[in-house]
Amino acid sequence: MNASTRRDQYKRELRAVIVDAAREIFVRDGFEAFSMRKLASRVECSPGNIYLHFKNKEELFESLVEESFARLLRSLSRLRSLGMLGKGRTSADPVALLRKGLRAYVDFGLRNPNDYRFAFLIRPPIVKRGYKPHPAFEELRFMVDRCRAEKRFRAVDVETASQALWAAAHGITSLLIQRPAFPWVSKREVIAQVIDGAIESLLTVPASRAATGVYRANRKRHHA
Amino acid sequence: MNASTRRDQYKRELRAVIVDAAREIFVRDGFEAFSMRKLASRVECSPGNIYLHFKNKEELFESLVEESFARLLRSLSRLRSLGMLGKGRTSADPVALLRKGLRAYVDFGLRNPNDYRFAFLIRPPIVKRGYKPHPAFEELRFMVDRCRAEKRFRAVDVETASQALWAAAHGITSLLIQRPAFPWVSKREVIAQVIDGAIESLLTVPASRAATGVYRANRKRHHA
Amino acid sequence: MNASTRRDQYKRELRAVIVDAAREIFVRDGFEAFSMRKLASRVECSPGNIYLHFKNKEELFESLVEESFARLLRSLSRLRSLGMLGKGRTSADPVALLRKGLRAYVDFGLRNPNDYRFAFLIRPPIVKRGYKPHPAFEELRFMVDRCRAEKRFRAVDVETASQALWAAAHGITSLLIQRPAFPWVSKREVIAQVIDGAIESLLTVPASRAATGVYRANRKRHHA
Amino acid sequence: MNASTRRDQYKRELRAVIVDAAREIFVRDGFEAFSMRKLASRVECSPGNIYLHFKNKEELFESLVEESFARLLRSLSRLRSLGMLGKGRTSADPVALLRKGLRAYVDFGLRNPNDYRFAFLIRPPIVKRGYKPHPAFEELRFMVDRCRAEKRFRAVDVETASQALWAAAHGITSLLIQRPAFPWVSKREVIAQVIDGAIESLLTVPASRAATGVYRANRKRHHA
DNA sequence: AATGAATGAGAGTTCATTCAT
DNA sequence: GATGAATGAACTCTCATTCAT
Repeated sequence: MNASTRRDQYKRELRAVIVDAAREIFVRDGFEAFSMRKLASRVECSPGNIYLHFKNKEELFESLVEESFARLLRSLSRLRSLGMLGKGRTSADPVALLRKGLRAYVDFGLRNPNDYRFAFLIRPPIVKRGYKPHPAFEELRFMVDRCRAEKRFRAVDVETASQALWAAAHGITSLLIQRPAFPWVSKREVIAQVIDGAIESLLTVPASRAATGVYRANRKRHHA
Repeated sequence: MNASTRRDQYKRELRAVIVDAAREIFVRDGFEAFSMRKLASRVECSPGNIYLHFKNKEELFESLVEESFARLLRSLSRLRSLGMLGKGRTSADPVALLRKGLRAYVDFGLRNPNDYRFAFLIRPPIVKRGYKPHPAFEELRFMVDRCRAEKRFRAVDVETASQALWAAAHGITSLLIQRPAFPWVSKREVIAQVIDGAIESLLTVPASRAATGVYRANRKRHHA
Repeated sequence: MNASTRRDQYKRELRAVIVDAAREIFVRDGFEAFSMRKLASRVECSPGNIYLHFKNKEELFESLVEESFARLLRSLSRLRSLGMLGKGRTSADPVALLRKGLRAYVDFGLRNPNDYRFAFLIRPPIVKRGYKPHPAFEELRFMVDRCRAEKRFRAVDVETASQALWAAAHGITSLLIQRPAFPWVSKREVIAQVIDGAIESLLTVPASRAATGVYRANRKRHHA
Repeated sequence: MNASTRRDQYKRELRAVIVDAAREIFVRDGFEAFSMRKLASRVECSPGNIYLHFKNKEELFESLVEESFARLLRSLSRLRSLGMLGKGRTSADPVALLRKGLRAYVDFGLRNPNDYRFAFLIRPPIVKRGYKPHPAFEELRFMVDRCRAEKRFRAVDVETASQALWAAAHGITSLLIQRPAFPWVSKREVIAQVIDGAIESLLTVPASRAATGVYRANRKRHHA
């Protein structure tokens, strides 16, 4: 029993090592250069060994995608709990929280571009029946719903608003990741404009007329 | 003369066949899994034959990208000329024109998803020095600038605004293309929300308080 | 342990088979016309299998070159140790030893034409910085130096003399190997003439006037 | 008739252009990189056109070999006529003439390394029955014979001596061409040593005791 | 459980050569 | 006579995967 447990533990560890190495290879060599052989030699195990943990390359890849999604979710969940526990006034403000959430989303992408690539950019997901939004999206919808519930948002369809917000956030995130050579004015500026713009049109009282958040404040400083 | 012309004609035709097949395979399999051999056997010619038309895989791909960009540009240019000639009041309104432009952008992507894929999704562009925004982007900036010049936009940095608008439009376009299985509320609704939202925050007089354009009207009709 | 040993043994054997076949093909077809596929099909294994033993064609070739050089060196080293241990009067005579050395060089080439081809004929070596003479050449220089030290050679530059002697020996060796159809008078005669001639001009007391060594004696016997 | 002659002339010219280009490609890109296609595009004609002048690559190559041999012969023949016409005392001396001949041989190789490569190094000649020495070799034998006839050489077998002299000359020529990175003391020195050494042992009166030629004089200057 | 040899397929690319035009 | 499109075979090399050990 004990022995078997220990073995299981080892196996789990090895799996983690493999996954990490796979990710690294993707990062270093680019997705095209990834190969099971390179992976094996990086982990210093036999090619066959990989196949004891993953049925094939496909499955390994999907596992990386899932992990990346999980990390995104974890990153956003921290925000939510923050908001729910009401630590500090700002966080308690549902709009501010939403803004923070979207900002966290973009930041996650910029700080973990490879996770974001795995999750959204590398390969279109295999279309399957009964496709449900990812929990991370539900996170977002939840925030939007609170804004609406607290009358901070106009009478807007929560689902539509959530999807639009996600689209905007995804747009700037993916472009910043995939087109780093584009002459971006200022990443911060553009991100702020995208997020604030998307939120503003949903507000009962337009935020652009009042001072709202860090971003807008910054922007004012720069361009007023 | 005649013979050579016929031969040239044939060559051009073959090239077109190759290009079409290549497009399909690239979209279906992605850049890596695309192979010159697959292409050849699809076109029912020898692998070497392809190389009489394109130096190599890279060049073939880039040629497709350029072609797709050119189509996007052509599609948007039609809009611009419309606006400049001032045909009708609606088009003369720079904000309405901008809205139309962004809508045209998204529509182009949805109607020509493969072109959009080549232009933006299949492979991140090779980073090169002296990277300049594509003329299609300048089209957008031009429209934004007109809004600002005619005091329809707040004193906002034109470049920042343009980049943010592009990001929003790209976000919804790419998601709709790449995640068709996502339970979108309504493509039209979401597109409208994304575009109008992005524009609204830039306006001198917030559009959300007034009836503005076709989009919003539509939205009202659906969800009011 | 046993199993692994057996596997290793098998691998070594396969490598040897590959090496042998490669040698034959390189000699027969030349470097360019040699192909990994030909080699694989000759050895009756998959092309990929070759790559488990050698990184690529270049490395395989270089490995053969080195092996051939090593054999040449081993062959000549035997001579040297003979001379140094002073077994018998003849060997102690530095000029006789040198003659023997050059003869051994030529003989090696004629007896192992493939080795000689790999070492010198199939492909000019890749030019690299810090190129140093091969130990086999230093063997030769050492012998020449002894002749000079024991005043058997005129006050001649040892390096120049060594290089000239090598050139002469290489000349006859390579011609005999590569032009077997040439109407050679007598291989032995020509070899003797080349070597003795090259040595003689370096001697303090010209050998051609006195009876000198085995070679000349041999020659006399044949043609007097 | 006239027209046909003109056409023939043109054809001959084109052939020459092809041959020259082929040689150049070999020089520039190395033998391995030579290809009929590159040749055609260099000459700015169609691939098929080459085949109107040469049956195939093989034949083209052989033609280059022959041309190189012809050039070598022409180069040496100049020497011979010089000697026979007895222009000046030095040339009339058969030994001096032979020395000059061998030197000319080596010089030709060093000045036209590609010709020498084609003639002797690139590919061993196809062995055929009734192989006869090349006229260039007969040139050499003729010179040696004169030395013997005029009692300047000991009673030596002319054929053997000629072959040995050729071997020595070829040895230094080929090594200097193919191993340019070898730390040669001084090309001139080594060449002189090889040639003079090979000749000296054949002389009735040993040359090493007397001042003989330019080479030896040079050598003395350097190393006395 | 783990190895690593082995395979068969396939990649991109280039080639000598042919042949309808 | 000359073109250039076309082919089919060849190249080096890498891959995902399997399987006897």
